[in-house]
Amino acid sequence: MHPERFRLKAQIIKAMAHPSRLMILDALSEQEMCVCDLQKIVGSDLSTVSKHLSVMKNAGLVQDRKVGLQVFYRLRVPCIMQFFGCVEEVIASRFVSDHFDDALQTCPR
Amino acid sequence: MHPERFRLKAQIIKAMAHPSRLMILDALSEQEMCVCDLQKIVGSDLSTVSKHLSVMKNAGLVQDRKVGLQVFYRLRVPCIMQFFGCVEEVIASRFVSDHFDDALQTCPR
DNA sequence: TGGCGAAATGGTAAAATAGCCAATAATTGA
DNA sequence: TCAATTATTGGCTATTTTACCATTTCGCCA
Repeated sequence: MHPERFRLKAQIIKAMAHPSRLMILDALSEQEMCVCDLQKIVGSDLSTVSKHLSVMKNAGLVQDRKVGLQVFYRLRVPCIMQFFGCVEEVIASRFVSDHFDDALQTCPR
Repeated sequence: MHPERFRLKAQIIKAMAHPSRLMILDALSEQEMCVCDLQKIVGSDLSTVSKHLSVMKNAGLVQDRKVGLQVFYRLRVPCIMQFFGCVEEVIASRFVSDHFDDALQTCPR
């Protein structure tokens, strides 16, 4: 695969790799929301939330729509939510068997 | 959802959010590989590759196994590879219709 | 048309990340 | 047991990211 492709993919993944941004994506998976709604959920400064949204929009994760004074954001590609299930699987597997092989060798009860 | 949960998920996602690390995951999806193999693929210093692997191991993405002098790494949770398909979808959708609504309004040819 | 509210942008300081080199471990084999 | 090989760790610097505050922009309506 072309190196530039990896750079592109990393950019998109990086755009989700932040607790607040995951919180935002999670909220948007339920319904479209304005920046002010999202600010209440995330709890940081409005400008901070706006910048998070800008990064995600730039990456192609979300889409916006202006209505009067407000800007409403929504998810652009639904499949990213399925992915989070896989992330849960990673978390689960960490608890189940950290260093499984090692454990078998040193603790074979 | 609990804030700590978002932090955990972000840690895992962040562990993939780098071109070299994606390159590594891609290679490991084919087969188990030692650090020296991965270094040839990635092209940076061996210590750099080792640190990338350490981050991903810590996140639960990969698992290692020592054989003599070499350490072999492999994927721990296969589902992350499916996700990359979704990332491709994001990339594709960016080319198809960036700011689709705006485009309709300002450039209706 | 002046002021108000929502959002974006600029500026900046603090924190996190990345990458290289050097040094250290660990293991093999001569 | 010493030298060679593979990997990890420490130290350091440069870069990137984050978050806040202040400022600006944009649209609404009194």
